[in-house]
Amino acid sequence: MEKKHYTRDDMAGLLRAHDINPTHQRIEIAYALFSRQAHLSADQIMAIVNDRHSETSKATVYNTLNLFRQHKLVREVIVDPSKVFYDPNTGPHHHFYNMQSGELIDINENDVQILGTPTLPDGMVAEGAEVIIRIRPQNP
Amino acid sequence: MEKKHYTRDDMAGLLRAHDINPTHQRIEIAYALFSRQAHLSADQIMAIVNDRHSETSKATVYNTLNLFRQHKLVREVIVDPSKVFYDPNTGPHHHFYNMQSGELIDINENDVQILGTPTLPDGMVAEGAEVIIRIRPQNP
DNA sequence: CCAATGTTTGGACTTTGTCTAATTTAATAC
DNA sequence: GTATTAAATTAGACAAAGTCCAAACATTGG
Repeated sequence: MEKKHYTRDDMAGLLRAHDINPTHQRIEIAYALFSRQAHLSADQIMAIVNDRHSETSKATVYNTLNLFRQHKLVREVIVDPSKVFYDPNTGPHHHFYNMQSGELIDINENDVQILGTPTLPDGMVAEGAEVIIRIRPQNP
Repeated sequence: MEKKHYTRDDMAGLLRAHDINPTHQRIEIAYALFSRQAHLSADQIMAIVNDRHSETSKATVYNTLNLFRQHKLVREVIVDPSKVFYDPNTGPHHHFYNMQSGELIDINENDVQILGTPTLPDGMVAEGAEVIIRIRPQNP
């Protein structure tokens, strides 16, 4: 995964490419996620975006992240019972979850694969398959 | 998975086997989960247990489920951002998650396997690896 | 019976996320 | 440009899941 240096203009283009009207708030939120290439919670994103001046409200952060997800610009990662993480990498890959620190770490696509395609219940389609490996420090 | 007909006495034994003092509330909560062999949320468990007479408080339900988890009597399944499911089956198996209904369905251990053992970050141990396949009705 | 330890409880509290109605901003037509 | 309409943002009230705490209750051993 090459480290691209994103600008806010890049974000505008990216949003347009996903049929999203690039408003100021949306650009800032996208920039927070993509410039870091990190797994962030809504909380963290809001803190980052409003760090210097107040740029967005809580409602907009949630609205926007849901919009991004619908347009497949980001992916939700659900590993922590108390908060959702947003992942700017929508390509196929899996995650380690550090249960102690709450940190999410990518697993390279080639390092882990799902073997076997189980028959889905009737009339159902698979929306995505993911592997989560929960890890923790050896000597607690 | 054979369908055993559990009694409350069985639960007491099961709890003792896991070094848990079998109190009335704990037996009822274990019975709710094991007699149904289902994936239930804390909410649902509380509703079941208190169906006829009030048997336990909310605090006890949460305390008890956490206790069960610590003693590896049940497993947490985290797929829904808004609630945790408790699974009485602690053996190796994976899940379908019906995004529309919120229903969890077991995938037989043999139908899906994780291929490859990625190197863990330094000083870390894997606590568990699970596959989640999100599914939804074909024609929405 | 008493003390000590373990368990349960109500209720206040926290956190994440949603909802709504009002306001602001942007876009379009004229 | 100005009016009209549509889209986006906002504050703040609200909801739901889960935690916390100090008080009450139960159980056990001596």
